[in-house]
Amino acid sequence: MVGTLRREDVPGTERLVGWVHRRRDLGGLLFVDLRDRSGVVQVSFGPEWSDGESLERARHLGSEDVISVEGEVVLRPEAARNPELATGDVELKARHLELLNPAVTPAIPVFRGPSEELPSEELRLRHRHLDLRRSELQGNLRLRHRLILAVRNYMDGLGFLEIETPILTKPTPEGARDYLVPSRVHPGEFYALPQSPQLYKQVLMTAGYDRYFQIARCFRDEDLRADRQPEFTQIDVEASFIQPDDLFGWVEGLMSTLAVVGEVDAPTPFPRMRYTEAMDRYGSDRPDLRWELEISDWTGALGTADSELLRGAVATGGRLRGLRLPGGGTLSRKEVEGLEVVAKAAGAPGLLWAKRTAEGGSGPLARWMEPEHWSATGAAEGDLLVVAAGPDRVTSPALAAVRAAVIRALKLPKVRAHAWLWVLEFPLFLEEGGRLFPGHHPFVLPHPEDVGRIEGEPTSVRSLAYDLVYNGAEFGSGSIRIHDAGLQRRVLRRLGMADEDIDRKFGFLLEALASGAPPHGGIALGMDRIVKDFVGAPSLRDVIAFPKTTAARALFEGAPTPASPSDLAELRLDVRVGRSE
RNA sequence: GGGGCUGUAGCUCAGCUGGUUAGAGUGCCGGUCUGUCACACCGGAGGCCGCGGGUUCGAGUCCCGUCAGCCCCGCCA
Repeated sequence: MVGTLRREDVPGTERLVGWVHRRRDLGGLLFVDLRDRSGVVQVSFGPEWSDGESLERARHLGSEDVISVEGEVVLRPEAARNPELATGDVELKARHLELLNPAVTPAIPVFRGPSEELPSEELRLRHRHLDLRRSELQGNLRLRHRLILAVRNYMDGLGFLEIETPILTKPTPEGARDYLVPSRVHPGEFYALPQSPQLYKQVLMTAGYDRYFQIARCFRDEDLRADRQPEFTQIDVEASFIQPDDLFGWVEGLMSTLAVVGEVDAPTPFPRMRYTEAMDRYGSDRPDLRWELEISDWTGALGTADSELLRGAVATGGRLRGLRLPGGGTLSRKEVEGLEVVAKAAGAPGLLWAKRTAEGGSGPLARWMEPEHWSATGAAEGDLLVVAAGPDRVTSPALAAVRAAVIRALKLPKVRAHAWLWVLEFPLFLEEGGRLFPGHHPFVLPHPEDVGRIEGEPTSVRSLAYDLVYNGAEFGSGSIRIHDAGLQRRVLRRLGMADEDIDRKFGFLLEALASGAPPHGGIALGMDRIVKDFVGAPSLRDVIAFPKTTAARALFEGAPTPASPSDLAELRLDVRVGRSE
């Protein structure tokens, strides 16, 4: 291939095919950079070694023309070598050129010079065939391929079977919105695309396939983010007769295998932290431990301050928590107020702050700060304190957002480049508006010590659910599952479902559990995010060949589109648009 | 559903407190050039200023709406 030519190939005759990357016409001499997915090599044309017709054709080559050139591989003159190019010592002296397929002038350039901006995201997606020709994206997709291959080899080595599960499946009763697919055979009835193979893999466990995995496509009809696509790929894993430690060992082994491929560090075992501790120290269930900065609890330290706001927050059951930022005094008032904006955007009513200065202190909080308050927080001269007052459910997200912002603003040094973490014991239930929701999903096994509190104190029940976190991103989420039909029913009832609903929606699962389901558990790892973070891409769109926009459109092929009247008639569907109900 | 940013030549962008003929780089077309590699140099073509409405003597610029892309909140069991 063109990118693999080296001085060892001199002398030799080659016929190379590829795309015209760039052309430099010096008059008598003419150079073409020929590109394929292996790289670029320089092809030279000149009257002494190129036939006349080929030379004339070469003069009119345009970017992205597909050509075939045949000639001698030669060492370039000493002064004309290009150390920036892997093939820079050699070139192909073209005897003959064939134009295999001329290309129209590309709508977006494939070649990009140093310091040239990428075309807009919209155009890159619209002309995806051109964008995908760039070496960055080709490199990303090549790494993705190698990671998937490594997953399959590793899981196979542990005795896991890859088993495919349906894409046309049953709507999920809770959770994300489903993509629905109408049934022609059963008018008015719909399949759903799977949000994950969750129930199928549990059924596979009951069927005795005690080690299952799948590179599984999943679909969720929810609004998108840079790290969320409506269809995405999970490494789905489930195994029987296991404890969390078994799974952690396998996943740590898998991740260090992938890390070698992706050239990142993944020293095992990964540290572990309980959910409550993560929320307490970092305000997040997926803390980014590349930085050490932690949240402090100053309820005792500042609760005595003569401030109505502070005392009020404590009196109503809240806490005073904040961050001590050594050297944060260098931030301007405007920058600190920017942190307050961040806190408000994350849902906090406000953010108090004080700088400790030689004269005492400055900032809205400073007037309440007596010497004992300063010392109780450990603030030294030049430090900045930011404090959020209120219930943890409000202050945690705010302080997590402020922590991230302040790390950026102060350019705090990383203490490690790759931070892996298991977060354990997620709550089984979350409460919102007086209603209970599953913390993870309704099939998670309650912590054995907490089962007795399911009815009485549901929000205090821990679960055997765990997340794998890398650099503050959720890489995977899993749990030990309920294998007892009675306990499963108990949990579903506690979530507010009536028995007939349970039987209708989950009857097949309960029946399977009751028919000899082994204890089992598993995890689902986000393949796209793994690739994204390993290559350092800013968006999932850079590691998916044909991604959707934030509005879930496919710009290249133009999906979705209205269905034709005949299709709708066959499906017996009526469409009403432009009417909001 | 909400908030923010962006939309000007094929592409990347500039365009001031509203002012008369909308610019640059690159790409494209033509020309010169035998060692270039973001080749260089000379010349040329290329514009629904996203779309619709409004304010104004006058709108790329201000206002309202709308569409598209991106980022965030909600949402994502």
